[in-house]
Amino acid sequence: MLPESLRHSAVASALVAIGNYAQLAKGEPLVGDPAQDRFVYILSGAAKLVAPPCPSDESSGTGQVLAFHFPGDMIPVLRPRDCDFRLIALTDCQVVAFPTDRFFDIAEGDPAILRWVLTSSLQALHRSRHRMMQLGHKSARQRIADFLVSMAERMSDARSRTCRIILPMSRRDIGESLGLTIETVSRQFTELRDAGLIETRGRSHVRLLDVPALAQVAGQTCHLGSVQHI
Amino acid sequence: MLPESLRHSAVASALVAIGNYAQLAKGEPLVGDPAQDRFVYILSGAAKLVAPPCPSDESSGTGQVLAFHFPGDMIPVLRPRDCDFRLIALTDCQVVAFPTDRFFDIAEGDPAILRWVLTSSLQALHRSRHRMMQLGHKSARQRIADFLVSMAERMSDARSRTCRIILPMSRRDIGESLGLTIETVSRQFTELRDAGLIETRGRSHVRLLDVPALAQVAGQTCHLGSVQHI
DNA sequence: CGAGCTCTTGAAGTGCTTCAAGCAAAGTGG
DNA sequence: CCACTTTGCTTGAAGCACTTCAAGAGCTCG
Repeated sequence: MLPESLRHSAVASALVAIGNYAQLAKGEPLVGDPAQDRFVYILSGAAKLVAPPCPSDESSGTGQVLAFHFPGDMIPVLRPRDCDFRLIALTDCQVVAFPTDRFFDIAEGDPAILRWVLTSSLQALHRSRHRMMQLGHKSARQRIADFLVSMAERMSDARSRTCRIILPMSRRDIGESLGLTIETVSRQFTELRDAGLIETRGRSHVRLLDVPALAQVAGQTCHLGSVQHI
Repeated sequence: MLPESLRHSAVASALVAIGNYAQLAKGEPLVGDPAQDRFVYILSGAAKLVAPPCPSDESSGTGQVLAFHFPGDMIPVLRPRDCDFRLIALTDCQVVAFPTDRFFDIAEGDPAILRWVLTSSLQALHRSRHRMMQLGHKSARQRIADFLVSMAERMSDARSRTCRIILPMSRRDIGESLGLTIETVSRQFTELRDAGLIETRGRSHVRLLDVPALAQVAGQTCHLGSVQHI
């Protein structure tokens, strides 16, 4: 039985009805189904999607982080054929997983769901492209600034000048998602702090003191806006 | 009326029926519809999806290249308001464009199409993530090798040890898609040629002499030069 | 053939990585 | 409750890959 708190939307409950509910402890990976592509819907918590560390490498990291995910995200996870992308919990989290095939069978009768899934897949693609742009053309400073701004957009609904976020991921995760080393990430955090753009408390509390300025540092090209309807 | 050659699949003809057929000359951008998100289906030719160049910088380039596209590809293109990604023809090409809304209206009665579109969107996402992995963690050599292998996979159906491809894009396009300068791209090409892995004729003819070896170069991470002392 | 590209090659510069040490916070056991 | 260990973060110094700047060679097309 699902906790009552999970029933936060019609979509969520519909998905829960056709998928397999699972709970993940912090650090625990979602076991992959080699036979089928799946969707994973996040009900609560936070997770990272990682590519496997290259066989020769593995310098104490989990591998490249492709994306961070939060409640309400629908994540397409392809079966491990070419590339074994795994979903790993950053905090305790609750998810619903279901094979794409089964999803189609059930969703065919429900256009709204189908449409929603396609929309969120396109959003994931959009975010992926945005991230790609960063990795291709941006400096460490810009990547960190963009990371902070986009985290603020996703975790705090406030659109004010300043905001406070609690990062569920480690410096290593951040670095691996941005293509930087943890040392560089750390240096950029301190430089942004020295510049008066952020404050940090402990390792995970970050306060953005001037979101527009951070966005400008990030490069402000092709800004990822709020959720748009397709 | 459409050329006969376009009717190469059931999907293609179904899409053509609900979309707007257009022809693009080499170098020509697909004009964006500011009002609606669209899908673009490529019937023939080749195209690149580019992000706008950063206002501040950009030295004579078109901007970051997010993906290359070939016949059979379905490309989600969001409306310019949110993000101005543009599709630019690399060669003369034939495309079908249609608004997502209209697509949904028609596709709801045709589960096969809907499913196909979702599948190809997921494929695009997968490729995007793969590219992201490259940009994040790979050296110039690895990126070029991977680029060549993946081009070979998409352009030549042969799965043999050697194959010949004709690149429709410039060195600049390649560089901008991989996050490298044209000089670096050029240098990597010559180094791969010196290593006996490829042959080049003119600017666009490339012959891969050992695809598995190239794939290995592309895959083995770890900055090659790093030698530990003692 | 020569104009105007694109591509190639070279040399100097820079930003990120690597290596290495020190510090802080969280967990353990006496 | 306090040493001790562990884990993750910070800071510093040196190295190297890629970039930038600057020519020169090679296509391509009028």
